[in-house]
Amino acid sequence: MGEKMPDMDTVTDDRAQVLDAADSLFYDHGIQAVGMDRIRDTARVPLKRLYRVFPSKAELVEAYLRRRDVRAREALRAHTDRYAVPEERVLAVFDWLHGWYSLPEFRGCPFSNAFGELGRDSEPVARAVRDHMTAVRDHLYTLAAETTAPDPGSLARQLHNLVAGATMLAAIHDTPESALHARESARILLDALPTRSG
Amino acid sequence: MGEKMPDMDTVTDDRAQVLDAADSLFYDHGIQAVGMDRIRDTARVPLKRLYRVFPSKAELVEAYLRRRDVRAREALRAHTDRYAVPEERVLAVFDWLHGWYSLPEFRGCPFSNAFGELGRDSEPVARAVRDHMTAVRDHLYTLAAETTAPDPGSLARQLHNLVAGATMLAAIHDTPESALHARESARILLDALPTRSG
DNA sequence: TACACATGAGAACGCCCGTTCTCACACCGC
DNA sequence: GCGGTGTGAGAACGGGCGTTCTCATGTGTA
Repeated sequence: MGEKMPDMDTVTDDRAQVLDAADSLFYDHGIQAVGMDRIRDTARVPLKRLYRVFPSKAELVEAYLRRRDVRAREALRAHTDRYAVPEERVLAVFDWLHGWYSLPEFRGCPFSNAFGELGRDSEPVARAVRDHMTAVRDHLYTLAAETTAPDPGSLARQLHNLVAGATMLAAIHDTPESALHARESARILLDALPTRSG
Repeated sequence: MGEKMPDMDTVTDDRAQVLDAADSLFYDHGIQAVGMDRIRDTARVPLKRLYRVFPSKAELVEAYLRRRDVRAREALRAHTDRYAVPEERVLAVFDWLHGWYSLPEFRGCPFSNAFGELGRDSEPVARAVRDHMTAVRDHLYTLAAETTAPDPGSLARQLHNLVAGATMLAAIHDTPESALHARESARILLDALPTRSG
C-alpha cells in the first residue's frame, strides 16, 4: 500500500534528461569513454535516480541507439519527402548526408561507431545496429521502387553501400565531400535505369 | 661495456611472435577487450620481454595496424595484378573483397573497427587509419587511371565509397553479398565511361 | 664453490568504472 | 513534535587492466 509511486511525469522527464545527456556524450566521445558519473553530472540527476530509470548502462546504450534510429530516419524521410520526382527523391538522400557530414558535431555514424566498440560482446547492441541498417535499407527500397528500376531491391542495396561508405569515409577524413561522390555515383546508377517509356 | 645486447634474431623473433598474437586477438575480439596478459599468454612470451619489444600497448596497436595495412594492400595488389584489362582490374577489387568477406575469420575492416574504438582519443590510431584509407584510395586511383575515365580521381573516390560501404555492411550483416552489389555498381560506373575509341 | 647478472613467472600497484551502499536530511501524516 | 520513508551526495566495493616490481632461479666464469 505504502507503495511510493514516483510521479509519472517526473520519471519521463528524468528519462529524457538522462537520454539527452547520454546521447551527446556517447556520440561525441564514444560509449566506453563515457562513465555513468559523467552522465550523472551532465544530466544533473543523482546516480540513484539514473539507475532507477535505466537499470544498467547497457540499457541506456540501447535506448540511445533506438532513439537515434528513430530520429535519423524521421529526419531523412522528412528531407526526401520534400521532393516528388523519384530520381530527385533518391538524390535527396545524398544531399541530406552532405548536410549531416557538414555539421560541426558530426562524428560518423553512431551505429557503426557503436558496432565497432561493442558489437562483438553485446548482442543487444549488434541487434540495434542491424535493425537500423535494415530500416534504412527499407527506406531506400521504397525510394528505389518508385523509379523504373527492374530490381528495386538490388538498387536499394547498391544505394545503401554508397550511403554506408560515404558516412565511413566522411568520418575518417573529416570532410563531407564523400557525399558528393556518392551522389554522383547514384546519379549514374539512376541514369543507367531503363527509361520510363521503354 | 658489460652492455647486455640481446640477440638480434631473438628480438625480431619476439616481435613477430607478439605481433602475430596481437594481430589475431585484436582483430578477433577488439583492441580494448584484449589485455596484455592475454597477448602474453598467446605469444608465450614473458611480460618483461613483451614490454622490451613494445614499450606500451599503444605502440603495439600501431604496429598491428601498420602491418595490417601493408599486408592488405599487398594482397589486394596481388589479386588485381592477375588481370590485364583495366575494367577487369577494377572489378577484381570486388572479387577480392567477396573472398575476404567469405572467410570465417572475417570481422569487418580492422581499420574502421580500430577507428570506432580508439580513433577519438588516439591520434596515432586515427593517423594510421587515415593513412591506410589514403593508400587504398591511391591504389584505386592507379586502377582508375588505366581506364578511359576523364577524371580518375573522382572515379577512384566513388570506387572507394563502394569498397568502404560494402565492407561495413558485410561486417554488420555478416554476409559477403554486399561485395556483389558493390561490384554491380562498379560495373555500371565503368559502363558509363566514354568509349576508348571516342 | 662463489659471484654477477639477466631472466621468468607472477604478484603488486594505480587507476578507472559500473554498481551498490551509507548516512544525514527533508518531508509526510498524526 | 515525531517516527517513518524516500532522497541526494558521495563513499565504497569489486573487477579489470596497463605497467612495474619482487625474487627465486639459471648460467657463465674464475
